[in-house]
Amino acid sequence: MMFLENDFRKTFSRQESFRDGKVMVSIKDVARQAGVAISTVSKVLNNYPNVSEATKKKVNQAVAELNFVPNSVAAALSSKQSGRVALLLNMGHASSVDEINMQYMSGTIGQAVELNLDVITIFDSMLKNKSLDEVVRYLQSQSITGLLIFGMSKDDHVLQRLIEAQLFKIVTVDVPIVNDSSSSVWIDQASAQYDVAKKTLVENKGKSILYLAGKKNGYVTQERLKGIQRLAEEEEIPLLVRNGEFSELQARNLTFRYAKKKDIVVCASDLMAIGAMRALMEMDIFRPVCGFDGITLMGYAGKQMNTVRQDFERIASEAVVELKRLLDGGWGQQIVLDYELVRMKYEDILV
Amino acid sequence: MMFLENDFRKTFSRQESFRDGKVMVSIKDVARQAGVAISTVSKVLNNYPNVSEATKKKVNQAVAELNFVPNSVAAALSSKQSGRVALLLNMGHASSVDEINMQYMSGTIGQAVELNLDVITIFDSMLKNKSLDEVVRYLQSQSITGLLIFGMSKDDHVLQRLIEAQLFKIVTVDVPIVNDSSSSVWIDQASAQYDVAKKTLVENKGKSILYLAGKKNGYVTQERLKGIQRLAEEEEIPLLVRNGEFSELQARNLTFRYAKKKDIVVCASDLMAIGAMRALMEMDIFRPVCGFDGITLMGYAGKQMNTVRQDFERIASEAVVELKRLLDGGWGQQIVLDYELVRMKYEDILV
DNA sequence: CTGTTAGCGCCTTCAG
DNA sequence: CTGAAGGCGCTAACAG
Repeated sequence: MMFLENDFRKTFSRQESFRDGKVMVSIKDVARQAGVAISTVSKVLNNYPNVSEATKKKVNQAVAELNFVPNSVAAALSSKQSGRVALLLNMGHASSVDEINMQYMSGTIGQAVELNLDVITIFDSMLKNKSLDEVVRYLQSQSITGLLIFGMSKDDHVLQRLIEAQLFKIVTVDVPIVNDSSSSVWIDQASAQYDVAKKTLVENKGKSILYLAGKKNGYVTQERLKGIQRLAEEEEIPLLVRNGEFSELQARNLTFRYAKKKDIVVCASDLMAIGAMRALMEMDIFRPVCGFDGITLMGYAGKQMNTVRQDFERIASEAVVELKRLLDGGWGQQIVLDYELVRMKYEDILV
Repeated sequence: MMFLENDFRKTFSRQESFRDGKVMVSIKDVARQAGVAISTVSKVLNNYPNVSEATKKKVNQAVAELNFVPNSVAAALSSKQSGRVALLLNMGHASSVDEINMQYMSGTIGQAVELNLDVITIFDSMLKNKSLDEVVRYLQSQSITGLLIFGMSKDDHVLQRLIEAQLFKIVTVDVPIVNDSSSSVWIDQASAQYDVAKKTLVENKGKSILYLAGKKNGYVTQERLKGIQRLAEEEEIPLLVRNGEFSELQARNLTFRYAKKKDIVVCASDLMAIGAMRALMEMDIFRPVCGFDGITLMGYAGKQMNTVRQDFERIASEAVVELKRLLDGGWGQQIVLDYELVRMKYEDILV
């Protein structure tokens, strides 16, 4: 193998790097160039009210000429409220979770760049067996003032208390907790579950339902359950509920066990739907199955299925916008986004 | 729906938050508590040589008593070398890419926590149509001194020059560029491709190969190609190479077009292998297919396939360790990790 | 409306 | 081996 060699220092030489030769332009340079005080520059940079258009222009011009980019680390240190935000991800082992988390991340970071927020990504594993105090100190040591929490469960007592403590501005996704400094964004889980199940039921003229629910202590699990229960009541048909824990394997096993006597299988997640569908195929019986989430993997299930598509990227993006609002002094609120019923097949996911 | 209400301020009340009541303990507090100077505390914190065991003990005890956690933002600001590191991810649209990227992230962040590095995640999209200067300034504005680059392509000229400029310590993965301040980690792509293809060939007594290559300008593409070429030469069998661009759809189409006349189909990625396999199933002919990467999706392909499993998490983790070494003054080097041949089927991926 | 003056929390010479 | 002093780049009262 041949590898590139090491002598390419054309554009920047080691010598003129910012470490030794001081290439980095600071607010001070801008001030000098514009002929104003440092604080004045800071004011126009941060859109403070009392600055004349004239000096604003001077400063902006200097900024442009010097290609000045403010050092967010310094800002964070001095202001105690400069937008440093932590993105807290709930990792799982399933690759389907990766897809969702990745969309959350991408939505978050994209919007964060727009709003000039710095994002630190944190995995739930890093917080495991840490006390509330430790978590708080960790966050503080990073000068973090805002938090985005995706997919926390009811067992996360530390996070629970973190939200209640209101030490940070927090936006949760899929967790309906709201207080003065915490907002929450999610979709209407109950009616989404109702809708997709009803569609599947009607299309297939089903008369009974096997429902594979999600994690026992998930916030969404409960809501989705309400949705399916309402459907069963309204249609006056029997409903068998079993706990699938969002696991493909458990859904598979439950399907082997209970699907035969039911007309349709409604799953609280796509992954479970896939597990159920494959089990049905192995049993060589047909039952309509529907899922929840709208992940790509659905295209590989072998059969078309109805599901609820959530725009995770948009959800994340909205969450960031909301967090920014909180950081700017707004109060917590509940935000409900919409969803979409889709039917996924292999052809749809090929790019 | 019922939502939690907002009056849970037991542990921390708004009043004693670090913003108003100053809960945050600083190095100054530690110094006072230990009865030494601030600078001394700093020295023991950063493992400086000349500190007596006695004062070291005093300081560490004070740290423990006060639950002091150093503020990394302040450290970054003042030291210009405190480990703030950017993780640069190459996003794609395929969910299979998500799985890999997620593992990279998790490996990176996990190891970064161990080594006390702060990680900022950056998507390639954020750097699109930014000049080298702009990228450099952006990085500097974040006080970033080290960079982890995953899956860059030969077309990324800006990144290329960024590495050559040696302004930052950089570790690339799957990109064999090394210089004084840049290392690279990867697996031996050529022999991995050779191995998995040979295994598949031998198992099936094949006499000709259709090879679906990766992205034209990927660094790995070339290497893997070498591997398959060596195999064809050694075995003295015909080899047809086509460019699949790592795309499932293209692999599918190429398979429809060329597979019939070849004995086995070797793909430069799992995603292409899946596309090829499904195409074969639709054509209703059988050809052994092998892939590359070892992603979960392989379990959903419908048929078992050989593939090369890379431990992405470990790769990322090693990359971080190497970056830390560079940041500590080490010189760039090439690191080669091992891989594993596996055969993936649905049962394997069920958890 | 603009400039002066203190820090933010930590690191890093440089004396002692 | 330890401490004093001067920043890092920026923000935030406070005067002027």
